[in-house]
Amino acid sequence: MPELIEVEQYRAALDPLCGQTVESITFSDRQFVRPRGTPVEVFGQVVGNELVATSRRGKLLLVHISNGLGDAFVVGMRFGMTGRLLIDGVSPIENLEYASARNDPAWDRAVFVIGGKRVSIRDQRRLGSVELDPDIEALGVEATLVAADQLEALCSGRTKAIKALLLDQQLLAGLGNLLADETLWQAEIAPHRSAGALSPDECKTLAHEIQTTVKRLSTRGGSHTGDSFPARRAGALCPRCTGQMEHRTVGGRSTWWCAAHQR
DNA sequence: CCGGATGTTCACCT
DNA sequence: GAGGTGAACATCCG
Repeated sequence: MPELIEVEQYRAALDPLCGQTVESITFSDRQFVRPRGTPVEVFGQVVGNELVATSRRGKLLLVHISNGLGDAFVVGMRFGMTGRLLIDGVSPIENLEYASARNDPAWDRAVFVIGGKRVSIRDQRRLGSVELDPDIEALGVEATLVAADQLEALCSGRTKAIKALLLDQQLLAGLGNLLADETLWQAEIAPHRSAGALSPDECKTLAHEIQTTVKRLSTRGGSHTGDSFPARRAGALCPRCTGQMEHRTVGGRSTWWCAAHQR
């Protein structure tokens, strides 16, 4: 499920645990610790300290931990394609889109006990990860905050497809495949257009649609609640203009758009 | 059996 | 360096 909307819900669910002590951190899957090759033992130094804050950058959930004596740690959580955050076995997100109908506790790849609560990352496909002190600066502009002139600067001089740019976390952090398609659909821009070919007006529209789309879908409950989402299937017609929906890989991801109104 | 799935990373080209 | 492609990761679903 996780694009920035879902990760923000996870963050909000975790936030009430601020002030509590991190009592243990365990992994059922060593590979869940990143970067690859990092020993699980590095998390030993974190245990016994206090969760002081939660934050988020794009799809990266950040858990700030301190012992009040100058030692500060940041634990980064990534949720991959099917990762969910559960607190005492309950997820803030119940509506699973692509995850299995099953909900197997064996998929808890990482488990944190914080203030007596069991916080786990339940991830069927194991594409999520946990990283101590992740490089936050490697991520681009937070998508929910991108201004028109910032987006214009990102697009300027780039030949890659605008959708590929929207998905490039080093440039713009937070949008995933569904949000990128929905945003372009709302902005009436074709996903395969070269980013550098967008006019200043189009950049302005797109930046605006990023903001409004994220807000609207957050209210509705997830990245899969976009107006164009039901049309992500073969033979579908555009819900806005009844044009034919097109399907192709753009930026390495499955992409759907309306051939009639997205130009 | 095969293809595809809200993600990231890496190798390998051009 | 920019950008594209494909594979890999691991698992389930249609």
